Amino acid sequence: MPVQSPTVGRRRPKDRKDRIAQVAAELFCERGYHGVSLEEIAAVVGISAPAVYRHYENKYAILVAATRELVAATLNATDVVGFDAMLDAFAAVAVTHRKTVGLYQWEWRYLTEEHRREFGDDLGRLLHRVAEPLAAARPALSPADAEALARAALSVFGSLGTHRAVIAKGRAEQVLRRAAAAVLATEPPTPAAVPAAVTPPPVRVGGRREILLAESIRLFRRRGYHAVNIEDIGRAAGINASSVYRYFPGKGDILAAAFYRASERVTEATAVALNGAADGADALHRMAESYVELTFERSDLVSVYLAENNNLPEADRHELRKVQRLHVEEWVRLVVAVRPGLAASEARVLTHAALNLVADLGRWVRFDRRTAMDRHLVRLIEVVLWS
Amino acid sequence: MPVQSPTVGRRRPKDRKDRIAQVAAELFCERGYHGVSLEEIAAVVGISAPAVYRHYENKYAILVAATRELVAATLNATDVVGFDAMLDAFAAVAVTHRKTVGLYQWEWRYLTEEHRREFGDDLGRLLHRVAEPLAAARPALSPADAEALARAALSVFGSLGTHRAVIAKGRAEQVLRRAAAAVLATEPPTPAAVPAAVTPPPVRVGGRREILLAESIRLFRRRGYHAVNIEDIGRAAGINASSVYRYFPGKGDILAAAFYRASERVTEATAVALNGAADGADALHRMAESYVELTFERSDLVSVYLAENNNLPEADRHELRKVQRLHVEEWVRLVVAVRPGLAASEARVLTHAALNLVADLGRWVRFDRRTAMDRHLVRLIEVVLWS
DNA sequence: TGAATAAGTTAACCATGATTCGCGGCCAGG
DNA sequence: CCTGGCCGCGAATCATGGTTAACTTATTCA
Repeated sequence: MPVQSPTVGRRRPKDRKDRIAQVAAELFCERGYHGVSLEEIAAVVGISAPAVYRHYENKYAILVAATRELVAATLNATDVVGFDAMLDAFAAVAVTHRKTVGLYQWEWRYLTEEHRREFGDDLGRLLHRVAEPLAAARPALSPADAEALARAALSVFGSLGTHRAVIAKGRAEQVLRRAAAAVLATEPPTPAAVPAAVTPPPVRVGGRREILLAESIRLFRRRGYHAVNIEDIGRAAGINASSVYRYFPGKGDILAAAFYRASERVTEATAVALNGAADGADALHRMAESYVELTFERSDLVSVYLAENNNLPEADRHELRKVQRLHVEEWVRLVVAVRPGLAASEARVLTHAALNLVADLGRWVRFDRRTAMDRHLVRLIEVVLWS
Repeated sequence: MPVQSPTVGRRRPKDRKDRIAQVAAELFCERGYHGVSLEEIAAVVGISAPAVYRHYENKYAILVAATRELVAATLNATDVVGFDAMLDAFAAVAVTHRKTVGLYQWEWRYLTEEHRREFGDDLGRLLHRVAEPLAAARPALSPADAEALARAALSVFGSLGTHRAVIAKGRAEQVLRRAAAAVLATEPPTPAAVPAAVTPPPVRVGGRREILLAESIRLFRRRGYHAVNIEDIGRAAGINASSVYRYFPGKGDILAAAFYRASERVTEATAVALNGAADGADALHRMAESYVELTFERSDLVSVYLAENNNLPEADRHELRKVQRLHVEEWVRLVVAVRPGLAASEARVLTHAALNLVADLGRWVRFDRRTAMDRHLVRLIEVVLWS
């Protein structure tokens, strides 16, 4: 276990700085940048909060360092010869850094424009590491397509950080490896001839409460729950901050309302999809279709649903997590039914990979290419689940 | 008493914002910007510290507002017709705003470059209000000379904020009024033909401790005691912050050491001056000469001595204040001896005015005009004390 | 009169600054 | 030779302060 270092018993170890970043990275992934206090980080490390300032200029600097460290570790570990070896390395990194890989997923939102650019560049480098040999191996792929597939593959690897489903490390490595390979073997998205009549930005105006909820969801998605305050929400809805409390008992309840809304939509979509399914494979296909559609139709809502699981008020957390888990288990049930040889734990990892992939690529794709991506994502889901 | 407002008994009065600035101004003058916490200001006002943020963006904004308010009040009160009436108005402002007039003296150091410029402009406006009619009344004066005399007059008015000598308001007003008038009637500084061989910056290098003390004094003078931290001091002396404690038990003790040093110099100069004096008037003259010389020779030291009286550790404060008071009393003794009709309280106010004048103009004058100002200041001291 | 706003409060949290502690290097004296 | 104190430093702590955010209460206004 190279990650943990024996700080107990020794006074003032030399790796304090790295250790702080390590601890912070894990905590940030667990509860989000704003959900972790400096004092907590320090406590885990075994020092007082102000002592952290001997090593980092401020809290933000820790986030930057942690992000850099993860990126460097990934870049370093995957700097190997051979395409297969590289994919192995990616899988291995995902597994060993499972607790911190979430930084790739959400926490970059809190980076400065400057650091976001830096991070984006490094991410692009990782992407090219996959896309380039892929393009070489499949000359039919356009560079953009190769990159899109590479992005999907990285999303598969990154998915391990988004959940805590129990699985042996070796197994996880193999499963992710296979899924990523399958993704990379998929046909690229075929651009739709017609730009398709996408539903214009829904200007749904309900009551004040509904407006508040909608605006909150949009803000939560863009900046993250903790970075949005009641004043922002009020302003977005055109009222004073204190008036928000006329409609919601507290900030947490707004998030909870969003989650209930999201879980309703998801279960509804699931039910509709399963209703007229001919067999297991058909059910999976319809599930994929409806899930992708939901993701595009209500992208803000789904993003928040996936990102802000922590931050939920304790009271609602359990129930909502249960619903989320049930949704995943619905997929798992279908997958194991269709692939009898597959262990449930593996199916679970694959499901998370598939769902994560939809979220990541859905966020990435430009709106005018939506319908093309739509069909592509359905295919990718199936490819992952059957891998 | 228009300044105080009856906040007691009423809930949520309308003048909260002004009241905060008012309270803050007084506290800032009493103990310095950094010596006053927001919580303290809030407590005096009768609210909690965070509530202050409903009225001001941050602590600094209060300083700016307080400064602006004082300047505006002064500009407003002295916007009258007639030179004599205007001087009366200045005296009245000094008396009524005695507790906050110290903002003019020291606290502008903590202003941003931008606000310092704004403050400087307003100060210049006040200056012109005196200088212009003065130049009209005394055509022999060059514009620069008129401005210098006006500055001296304002310094006289401002001196009331630098001490707490007890005196009836009406008396103080008269005394200041007369002193300022006397200053304005003085001959301007005659520029010395020879730039005079000023002593080059004294590169006195003693032990580490001596270097530390010297650098601390220089820093304290430039930025103020609270704005200088141990690290700055250490860096200026070329050692690590923690090493400072090898030479001084604490930060306060450095300031105390500076004060002991200053009081030694002052009493020494006083003793030398009084030693060979022929009579009272001669003694006063020699006192003035030696004090002015000291101010120029050790300008940093004297500035700190005058500015950082608060901030002294409780232990040394009393003794050092006593020495300072004794020094003033030495002047007062001489003045009343020479002018039997003058009350001691008035002599005290005049002495403070004279000393403050030296500090202000000494700080203002460019180095190349030093010798001219030298003689001029001696004359001004005498003019004030004899007014 | 009731909804909306202004102005408060409490409880964090990040950050700073003064101060302490222990270690290591250097140098004089036994 | 080695040894003890002086020095210097890095790393820690404690106390405190400014600031923010969620939530509440008083006041205003249509």
